[in-house]
Amino acid sequence: MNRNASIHTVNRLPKYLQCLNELKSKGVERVSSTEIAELIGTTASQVRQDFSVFGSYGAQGYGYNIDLLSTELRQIMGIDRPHRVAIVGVGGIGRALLEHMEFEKYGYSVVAGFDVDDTLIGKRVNGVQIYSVKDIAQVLDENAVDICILTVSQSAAKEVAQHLAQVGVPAIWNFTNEKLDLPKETVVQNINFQDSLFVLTYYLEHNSNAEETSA
Amino acid sequence: MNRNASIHTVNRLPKYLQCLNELKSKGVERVSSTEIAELIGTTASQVRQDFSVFGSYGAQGYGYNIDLLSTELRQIMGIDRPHRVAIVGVGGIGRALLEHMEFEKYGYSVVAGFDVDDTLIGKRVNGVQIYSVKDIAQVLDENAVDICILTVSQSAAKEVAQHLAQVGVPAIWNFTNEKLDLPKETVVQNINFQDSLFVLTYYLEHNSNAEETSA
DNA sequence: TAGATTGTTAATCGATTAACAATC
DNA sequence: TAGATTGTTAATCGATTAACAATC
Repeated sequence: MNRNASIHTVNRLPKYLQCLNELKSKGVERVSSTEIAELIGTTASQVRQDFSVFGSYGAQGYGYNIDLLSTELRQIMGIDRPHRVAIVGVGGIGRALLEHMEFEKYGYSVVAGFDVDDTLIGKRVNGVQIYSVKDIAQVLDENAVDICILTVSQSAAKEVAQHLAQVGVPAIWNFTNEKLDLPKETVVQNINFQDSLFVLTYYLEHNSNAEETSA
Repeated sequence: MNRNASIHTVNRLPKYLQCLNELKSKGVERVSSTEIAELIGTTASQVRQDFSVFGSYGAQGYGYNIDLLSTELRQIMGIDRPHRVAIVGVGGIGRALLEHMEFEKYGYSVVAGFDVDDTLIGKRVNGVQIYSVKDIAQVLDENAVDICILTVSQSAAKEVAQHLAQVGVPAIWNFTNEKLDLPKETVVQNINFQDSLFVLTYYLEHNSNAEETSA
């Protein structure tokens, strides 16, 4: 099991977890693949197929124990372990993410921020110490992180990302609309607002929906 | 042609356009499917297959004229026409989007903002007049929009979205991590930060990349 | 036990890739 | 003309759906 979950399966994992969380908060204890499928808008067959990539978490005639399954899913996604994060670019979007995302809730500690703005460097934003981007190598050397959130300007994106990869940052969460050319060992997840808006516009103009690709 | 482009094809359209824009800014005039493929990381076959859903824009032995093709793509996506946008929720993320996205550049006019915060209502944020969410129906009735950007709190998301659909908003760009249950005629594009972070974490922990699903 | 529901194998469907005739 | 490259048809590959034996 596990060897190679398709990207489609991986993209659905967070949906499964979220749906289990909701059920749990309603006090539900068990759930069937059919119920999960209805809640996230897929088929029972696909739900079972997805889970089966990683193992067997259900029981015939019963379904899935919600606590058990959500523990397993968290483990599969790796969000049961703590992660250290730095935010590179503390402008509007960077700051909004710091405010808005409940990083601590899911075990992500934001341990440093970087910016080019002298009026920010040395200060704290949302409790996060801000350093100069010039000091990235040094700060991250003393204080390794798993993930860098890339929220710099589009013009700086490629160069900064390259630098991050070079100093050994394993994963980059890219909010710039830029395609980053990084060594293949660097894990990248892109959130591209512009592409998303254009796709929305396409479906608006062709007025037929398609309910996106997550993100 | 056109009838039914797959969601995969539609998701690639913005990539094609962006790549053409870059070539154009370098003064390049023509391009082959092979070159496009290399630039966006796919195959020449797929590029031609994608275009062929909508028509024939190239010439044998020559390739594609960049100006012509990008005009066609803009038309296909509908971004050659002006669009009217409202932003619902002017907190951190909403405000960051207003600052950061070059809406006007692509023909999107942000004509109104809505919030629950009394200290914002009646003011302007980034040049956009802010109204009370209570006045959504009235304001949008006098001033129809094509797209609402949903950047309200997660707890308000479902209800506000329902209301927007009810007053006839054709498309919602959803930045809340909530799954919106909307009538199927409402076009939705989701940007789900949490899902994206979890998928990133998955690939980080399984250290093998997959270079996302756009978004 | 009877009913429900899993995990998995097989069938179908759709998307990507390969190949090539047409032709600029 | 010879070389390049399209648009499209056919072949392959992969993902989703259906079916069902196993069993709680």
